[in-house]
Amino acid sequence: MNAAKPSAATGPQNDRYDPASVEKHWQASWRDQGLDRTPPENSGQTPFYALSMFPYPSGSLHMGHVRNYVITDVIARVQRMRGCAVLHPMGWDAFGLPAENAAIERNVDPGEWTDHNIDQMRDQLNRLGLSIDWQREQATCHSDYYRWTQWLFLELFEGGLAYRKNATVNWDPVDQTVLANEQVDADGRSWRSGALVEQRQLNQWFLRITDYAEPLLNDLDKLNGWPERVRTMQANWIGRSEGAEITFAVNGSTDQAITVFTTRPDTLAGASYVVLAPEHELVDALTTADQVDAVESFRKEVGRLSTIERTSDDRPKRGVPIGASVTNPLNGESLPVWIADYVLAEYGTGAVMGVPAHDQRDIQFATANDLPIRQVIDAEEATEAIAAGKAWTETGRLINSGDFDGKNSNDAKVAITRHGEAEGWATSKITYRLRDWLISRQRYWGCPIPIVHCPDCGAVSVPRDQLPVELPRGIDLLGKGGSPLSQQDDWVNVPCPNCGKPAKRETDTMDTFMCSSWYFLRFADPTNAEKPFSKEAVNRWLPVKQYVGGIEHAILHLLYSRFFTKALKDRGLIDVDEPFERLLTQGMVQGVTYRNPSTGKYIAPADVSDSEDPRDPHTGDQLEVLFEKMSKSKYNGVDPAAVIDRYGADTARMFILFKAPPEKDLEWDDADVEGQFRFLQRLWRLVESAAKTVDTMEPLERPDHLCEADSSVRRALHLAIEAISEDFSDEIQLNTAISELMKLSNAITAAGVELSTPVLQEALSGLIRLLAPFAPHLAEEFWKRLGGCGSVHHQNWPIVDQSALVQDSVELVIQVKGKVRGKLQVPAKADNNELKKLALASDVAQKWLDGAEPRRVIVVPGKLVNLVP
RNA sequence: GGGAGCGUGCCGGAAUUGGUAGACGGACUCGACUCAAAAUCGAGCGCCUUCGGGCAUGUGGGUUCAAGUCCCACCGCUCCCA
Repeated sequence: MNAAKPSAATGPQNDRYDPASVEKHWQASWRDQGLDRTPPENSGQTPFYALSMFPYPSGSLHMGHVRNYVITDVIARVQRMRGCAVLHPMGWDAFGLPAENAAIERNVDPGEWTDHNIDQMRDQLNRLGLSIDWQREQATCHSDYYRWTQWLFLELFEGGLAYRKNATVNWDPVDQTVLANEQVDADGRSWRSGALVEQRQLNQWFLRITDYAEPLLNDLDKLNGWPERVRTMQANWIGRSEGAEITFAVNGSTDQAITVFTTRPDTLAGASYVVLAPEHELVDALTTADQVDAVESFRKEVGRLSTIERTSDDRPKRGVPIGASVTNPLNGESLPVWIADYVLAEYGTGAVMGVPAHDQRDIQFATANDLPIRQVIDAEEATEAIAAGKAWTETGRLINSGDFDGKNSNDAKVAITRHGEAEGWATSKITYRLRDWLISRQRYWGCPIPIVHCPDCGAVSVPRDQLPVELPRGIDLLGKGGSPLSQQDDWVNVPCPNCGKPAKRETDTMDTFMCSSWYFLRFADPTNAEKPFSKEAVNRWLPVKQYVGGIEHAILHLLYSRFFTKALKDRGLIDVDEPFERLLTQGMVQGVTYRNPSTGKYIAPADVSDSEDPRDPHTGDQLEVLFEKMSKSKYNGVDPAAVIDRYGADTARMFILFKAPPEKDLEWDDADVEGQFRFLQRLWRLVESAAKTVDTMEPLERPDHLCEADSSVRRALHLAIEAISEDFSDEIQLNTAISELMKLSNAITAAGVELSTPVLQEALSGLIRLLAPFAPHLAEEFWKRLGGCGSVHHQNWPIVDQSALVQDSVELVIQVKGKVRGKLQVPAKADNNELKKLALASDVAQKWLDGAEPRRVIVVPGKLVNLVP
């Protein structure tokens, strides 16, 4: 290794730990050495791709970011020391509304605003000592990135996976744009603005993610390195359901029919009506003259409701008959046709059969509208339940179903579907809850959709060599009245790439989740000027070995990225079919909040005079003390920069890793930060005093015979190596890894002056290398002070010496009837028989057995003996 | 309503295939050093106790020589889907 040999940050005479000077010194030195570059392809090392979910460049780093990037950084650093070629990049999810809103409110250029924020956040990130290869940095709002987002859009478009259609879509009235289904939460609110989403009919671009419903669902089984929780959430979201489509002929018509989807074809004989979504295309054709007014006014009413309101369980189900009737193909009965709010055009076929006895919504609807309820599935308690207004939705034995009576539900599902298939009125069918992904946004600060609309040729791709379609800069943004791009005449009006006639550019921009659905591929080949990435580069690095980010993307980003990966594989662009091998979803960082339970108001900690007995300074009420996600409105944010200023990045890193396991929520506590700082100071003093005798990090020859202090410290060292290595192999447990570092440091300190120099040297060399991924600056400083050559971050991860773990004697636990009654030092090599003898001869055994022979003796080798009288 | 997860000292959290419950840290108490404080160092720190021990991992059962860990029922909390 030919690295420069910088000297330690401070002289040996300086005995105070000053994180600021240590960290500044080493960050500059590492930058000069290019320490964090990704190794070249011919390095011969195993590739390891460590990735954090890239941030939106808001301009200020918060604790959640710190936690995310520190976790990934520690993993990256350990893998480097283990000899892997590590790719650890960073970028910016840089399109989005905050920039546009800043532009509207303060009349700044969104691009400049964003670039300024990126610079600011990059500086803040660098203060954390993250080993990021900045040469691969990407920002999705820069045209050398988004030209490839456009390129990939065209791939999808030309592959039939992007299309435009008129549909009922979610409209966010605050952000003035449409949203995808995934971006509306369970309460019908926008994921971003929190506004109640409205329904609008608009012509919009969609991606055919539903084509991939099956592989997206099935391949979840392959993702063993993902939390079960995330896999379940995705499976629920995809929502596969197996059933049948059943066609009901319209009475009095020879060619009209209504097709419904049902998961319960076994209940077909129990249908007492058929419901269409109010928006269903057959409604106009089938409504009889006397019902037209009622149908129209009902439709208007429903139009004002959100999907959530329409389908919510605790609302009365409403509807009107449209006058038509259909025939139940199973038993020939005539059934009325209704429209109802609880049936949605977008789901299934937009029509359902109403089987009140066996569907909870149907029974509510039937009761409200006086429709017949007929039980066709029998089971114990079914009849009573139905009589009480509760549908029987479990399986059972069929009744009132003609030839199918007596069959159980599962057999009847198959039998009735087969029968219907033979007669031409049923098809077995699988449907999904997943909808196509709506990617149009009526906003300016996003990636332009590279399409030109020509009156003759329709939607035409912008030719690849004309990419990027650049966002026009320096335009006036008003934030109201449609897409800003549509008002830029000189930008909008272009000749058709196909026929040359006057045409217009698409003025919607893409959902920012498009930009983030492939950034992990670009990092593998960040400067490719010919295409988004080469297959070879992607094959080398992907899938991402360890992905780290927040649980809030369990569906959104993680599902979209999986879809992109699969679609690009099918287009022959890459060979991987899953982007992220292992996923760690880190918990929130919470701060302490003081809330007045009677007013519900939050009180700033600065206004609470006594934290032991917190009181509202205005009312004197006793305050609730809670830990909640850090936010301005709750006055509980902690600024990472302030923590680094005061304690240094190493303390911040160690604290955040030690305080809670990575996937759990973390309660920020200043006293604990202080405690972590004290630990690093103790290490400083330990190294300081060791530096008097240790002047090299090259191994020294150990004496043949080690004193007791020596062997106990060697044992502590190798136990720590074993435990910390273990913490990185299966489940990642960084909090316990740090507690092992503390134990090791305690053991070395306790042994003190009795330690021989070779063992002290070995222990410190090991300790510093184990510390390096967690507190990289301090470890480097220690390494240098104790005479280490090169960077500690280029050293090998320590290896366990099994012989150091061997002990002459071990403590044997003696149990009587499963209860611990005493302990005994025994030779480590004693076999089971000897252990039994030693235990029986012990004072403890004498006392508790009272001289009697135990009925049974259980020996756990090297651990315990249980005597059962 | 369905599914997933969780429940351990004052607090954050540890505990291999079932094998010493409470590692490590914080808070707290006492002591040393100091005129004093901070820092540092040392000791203590689940509950009860007649000092033998007894009871303790949400509650109640069960399996086992042995249960925080496995099984059953229940209670509470969190998340996702309806």
